Amino acid sequence: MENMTRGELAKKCGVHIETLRYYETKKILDPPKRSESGYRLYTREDAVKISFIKNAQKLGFTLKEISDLLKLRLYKEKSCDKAIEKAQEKLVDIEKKIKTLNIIKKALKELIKQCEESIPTTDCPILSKFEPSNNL
Amino acid sequence: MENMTRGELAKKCGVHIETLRYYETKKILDPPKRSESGYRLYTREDAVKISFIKNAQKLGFTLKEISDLLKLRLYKEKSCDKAIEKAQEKLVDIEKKIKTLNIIKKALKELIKQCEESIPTTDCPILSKFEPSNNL
DNA sequence: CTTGACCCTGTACTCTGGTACAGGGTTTAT
DNA sequence: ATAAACCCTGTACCAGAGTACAGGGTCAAG
Repeated sequence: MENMTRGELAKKCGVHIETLRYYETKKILDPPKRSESGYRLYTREDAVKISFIKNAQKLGFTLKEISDLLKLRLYKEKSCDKAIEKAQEKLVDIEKKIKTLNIIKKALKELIKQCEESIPTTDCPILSKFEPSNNL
Repeated sequence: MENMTRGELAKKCGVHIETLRYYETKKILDPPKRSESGYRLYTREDAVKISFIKNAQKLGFTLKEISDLLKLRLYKEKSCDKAIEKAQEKLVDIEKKIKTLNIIKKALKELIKQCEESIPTTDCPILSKFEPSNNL
């Protein structure tokens, strides 16, 4: 399975063909060697990288961060500390997002409850919640 | 505070000047009346709308959704049912996001833990976690 | 009356993660 | 030998939420 074409690699990894070229322009994948006619020839290592990318994306890493992680892969011996660091940063990040979303969730629930309890003639609490509280 | 210019409204509401023009093109704000020289003249009502937009954004609504909510504001009597509906949709949405993020969080924590416990000579579990499990 | 601060328009650019398409060249199967 | 199926490049486009900038017009203070 060495020397796959772009289409073959894309199919194998379940990504769009153009995504491979996109990753190349974004320096996430190294430019592969080419056939005489100029066709890209990908290796098993490229398939590994794409799998890596997809797995990391599932864990909430951006392509930029994944690009950094891929560079770490080259320095296996000393890379664990840095990888932990990145993972911890991402963890903080995700916890922050969860916290914000929980606040939003609570506010929405409260609003819906108020709205359901409101007397029909009253203004909709959801809409009035969004109105400014301070005098504009 | 009627007849504010674009800059005045932007400053008052804490948004970028160009954002006001952007909202106009996106039909989120109605085109304001103009001075003789063509300057946009905003009213207190516009300031209220922007506050509304910002509050709704904080609750996780997109501009498209906010645009719909703003239209609801015009039909105060019958709008509460629709507003509840929108809020409930958004609630489901946000709960889904929280669930996903919690899965990611758990996975990251697990990874970090494994990494800290690993023998220095072993490959970094974080990086190897991202490697494909199936044979590629 | 001139200078600086504001406003106008149109258009392009940002970021993120891709996707689509036109106009060619190549390879493969029949 | 020829058509389908693939590949190449450059470029443009998508969503979403804006931001920036050029080349003008206007307004207010000194």
